[in-house]
Amino acid sequence: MAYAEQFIDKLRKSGLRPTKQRIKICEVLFDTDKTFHFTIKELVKIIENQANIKVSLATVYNTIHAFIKKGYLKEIPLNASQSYYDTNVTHHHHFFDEEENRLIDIHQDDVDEVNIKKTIPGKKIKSVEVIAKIVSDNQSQK
Amino acid sequence: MAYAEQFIDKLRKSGLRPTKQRIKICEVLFDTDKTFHFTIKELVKIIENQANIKVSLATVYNTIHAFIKKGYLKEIPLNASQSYYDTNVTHHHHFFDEEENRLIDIHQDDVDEVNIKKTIPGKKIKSVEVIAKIVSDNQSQK
DNA sequence: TAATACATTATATTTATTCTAAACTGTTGA
DNA sequence: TCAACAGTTTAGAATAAATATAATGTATTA
Repeated sequence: MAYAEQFIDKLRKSGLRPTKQRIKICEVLFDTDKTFHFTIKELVKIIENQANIKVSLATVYNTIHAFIKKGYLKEIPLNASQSYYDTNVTHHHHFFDEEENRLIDIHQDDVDEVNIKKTIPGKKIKSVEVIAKIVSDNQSQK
Repeated sequence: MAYAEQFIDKLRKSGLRPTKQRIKICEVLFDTDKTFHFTIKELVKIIENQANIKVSLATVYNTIHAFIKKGYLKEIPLNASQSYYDTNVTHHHHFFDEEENRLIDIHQDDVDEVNIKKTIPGKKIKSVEVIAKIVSDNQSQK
């Protein structure tokens, strides 16, 4: 099971012991070159479909939060009833399609550097996120 | 009660009848030149402190949603346990101070136009929001 | 002013998330 | 091998924001 080494490494670096359940979560999140967006509910569904092991909600939440703290995942700043997470932790932005409830990456190169001239004394900027909401562009619609 | 005319007008244009409770909500939200941010909980608290009338949560939620639909209020796209709303509906952006749970306006002029080169077929951009998270800038902190 | 349509309210419901406490597991050291 | 311990998992309870419900109340209209 040498391919699990990277997962075990990620877990250890996040301060977590490598357990069956956590490695399974890693397999779903990190075992591919492609990055993706997900909600906790979706993640649990994927795990249930793929695995013969059961993972509780509490374990999923705990693990996700540890990965976010470590920087292996990002939370996407979006008003929604549930939180969206991103396995793409590089600096980038998002379209949010409100009609289809779908997130689409915008590569950093596709947005000019966001240059904020205002500063707050004693504070520094930790992150800058752009969310562009998109809707259908039907001519027929008003 | 001539000063209430503007509130009655806003309510009617939002498709709502002007009732005591709704006018009270308007007084809190719109009876000042200054714009501000609020959560539902904060709004209810302000109303309770100012008014001798009782307004139920359901009425507050319904009224706020009608105003958002009409464009008299904006929801601020922020991951938080509760939603934040803004009486400033002009195009602008926000700092979010995670340590103090505080929103600060960034005037449109203080951010260069966000120019997104990527497009999605059949979709048009409805809104673009920038959220810059800020934290303390202590030298003592790592 | 009567009839109607819409509002308000308290309460129940829903749903995401967090908490809890008991049972479990893996590691360490004797 | 086993006891002890620290950390894990889990089901279910708790929490809290937001929404739905249904009975009662109020504004509007003709």
